[in-house]
Amino acid sequence: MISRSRKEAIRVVLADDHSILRAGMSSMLADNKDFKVVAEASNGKEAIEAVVKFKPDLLILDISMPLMNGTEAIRQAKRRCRKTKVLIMTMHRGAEYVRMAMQGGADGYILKDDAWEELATAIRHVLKGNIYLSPSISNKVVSGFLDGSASVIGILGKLTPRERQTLQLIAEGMKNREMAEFMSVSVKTVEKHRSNLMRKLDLHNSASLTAFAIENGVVSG
Amino acid sequence: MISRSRKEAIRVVLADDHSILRAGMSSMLADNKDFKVVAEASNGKEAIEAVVKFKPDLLILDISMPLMNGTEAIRQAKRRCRKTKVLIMTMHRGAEYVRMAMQGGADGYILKDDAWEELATAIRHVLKGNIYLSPSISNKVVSGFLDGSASVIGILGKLTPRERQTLQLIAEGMKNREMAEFMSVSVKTVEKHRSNLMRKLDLHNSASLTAFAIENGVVSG
DNA sequence: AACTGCACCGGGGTTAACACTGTATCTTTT
DNA sequence: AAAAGATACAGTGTTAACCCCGGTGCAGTT
Repeated sequence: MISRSRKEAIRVVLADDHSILRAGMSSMLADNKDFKVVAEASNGKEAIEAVVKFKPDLLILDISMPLMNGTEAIRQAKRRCRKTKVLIMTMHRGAEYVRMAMQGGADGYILKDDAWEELATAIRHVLKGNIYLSPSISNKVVSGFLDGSASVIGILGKLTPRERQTLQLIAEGMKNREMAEFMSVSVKTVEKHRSNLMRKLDLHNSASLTAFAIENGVVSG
Repeated sequence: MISRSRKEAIRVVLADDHSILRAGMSSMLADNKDFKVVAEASNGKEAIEAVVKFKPDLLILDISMPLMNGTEAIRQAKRRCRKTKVLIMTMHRGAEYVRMAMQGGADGYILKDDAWEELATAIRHVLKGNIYLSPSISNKVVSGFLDGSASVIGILGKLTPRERQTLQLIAEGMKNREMAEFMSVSVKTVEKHRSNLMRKLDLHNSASLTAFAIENGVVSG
């Protein structure tokens, strides 16, 4: 199915919060000797840790995950290991998702309801260094990248990485102390991020922040 | 993994709009000789057609699919082939989804981020004729079915009118004092409602309450 | 080199949220 | 009539959220 010249198997990290999907994909990839799944991850944080540890050839990543959303995970992965290709595999076909992913540095973007062969095609392309977008994604979306390159990243782009992370964790129900521990900073710093978030978004309590996060796809909802 | 006494393989229809997930699950189920995937479906309509045609022992079904919603698909499947057990496998953990599925006649309900073993356990239970709900689903939700059996309005039905109102106002970003003024009661009373809400829903901050409210349609989102 | 902007971190103090206990009235259920 | 639950309110105390302030380090400007 995927013919390659090199002898070594393609080392893959598989990141998706749906455990059953990971199990299935691992099973299928294992059938093909070209691949070796070196690690699985159920959230963005685990995914980054796996990338740092294993320096894989390919990271297959969903963008809606807890603890660290995909957009941030793409950025981190690309920064920590330049050679790792990032292929987004998600249910979201919306323009916003595609744009955020590609701007984050993804090498490919396919949909979970694409056929298995589509995944194979995408993998082939991104490993060769090309950018690949699933044909299932409307042409409107694709052309949007070409000309509208300098377009607005949305209000989320106004936030710093730390602020986006804080927003996500708040929406997932974490308290400041829990976030502080998770992010390895003091509670005071978390409070600062929270405060900046509220000022930038003109929202003034965590309930509103949570609603905003869900509406804007920072958390899966 | 799944030991059975009967000789014939368990005939399965797999319905999910994510093609890649189907491919993976088929691969895994194929590794186990107890199973035979007789048909796949990418929406509710196809799923029903497959059930009618193959009369399978088991239908594994996602409830969020295009063309026909899951609730209707469950009803149809149960009506067209009584012996077919219906196992819901979905990403939605919201109480409303679980309730609709079970009221539609589903035999089991698990989450996609459950482990593969959870799927195996669920299959074993439903084939024996039992109802199975994933432990990942909050106990609050589960108990809602057991005692509220006859007129289960879902977990929201467990809340009093005042509590539902309070929940909505919280999710809309109101503070206790604002709610008190709006509802023409004291702040203390609002705090009481809030406290009762958190106890009943097993949530302990307004961010979580807001996420719950949006998930369960208390606010438009 | 000095300046500017920004992300990130943190302290002190105020306000609000949250937990627990108790009281009282009213309605519904049994 | 008794039991149970919804609603309303109060006191006390702890914890977390929120607001205003300053400091560090790093980038790009001038």
